[in-house]
Amino acid sequence: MKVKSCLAPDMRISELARQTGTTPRALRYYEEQGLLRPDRHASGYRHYDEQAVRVVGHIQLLLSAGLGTAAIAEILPCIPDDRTVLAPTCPELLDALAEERHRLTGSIEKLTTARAILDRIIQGAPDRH
DNA sequence: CTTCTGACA
DNA sequence: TGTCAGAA
Repeated sequence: MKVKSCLAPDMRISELARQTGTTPRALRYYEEQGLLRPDRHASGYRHYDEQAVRVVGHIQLLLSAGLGTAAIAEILPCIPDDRTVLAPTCPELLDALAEERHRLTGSIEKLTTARAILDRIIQGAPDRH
């Protein structure tokens, strides 16, 4: 039995943008990247359902974690759109996250090295008495 | 009034 | 990503 019948079925792009703290521009962009597939009405307007709010939330979370739209497009289908929290539900998702984590580890190492170099230069600056 | 697409002094 | 144009 469905206990999901809420009152907020379909909304237009500006509404979804408001509810997700983004802009219509970004939502159209997500769609271009294959992250969203809203249905169209005769008017040509995009229509989103409540689930879209969570999906967009997942997209934003993944984006802020550093994943690219391409990666997100691949793993998004692994996530049941009715999930409130994002958890690894399939091997593909886990792999993508592990990969991104690995990339971050590499970036952190480079940044740490860069900072160490700057520290040495700063320390070695002239007239330091 | 709102959204759509395409484009970028 | 913002923003503007021209159309619906």
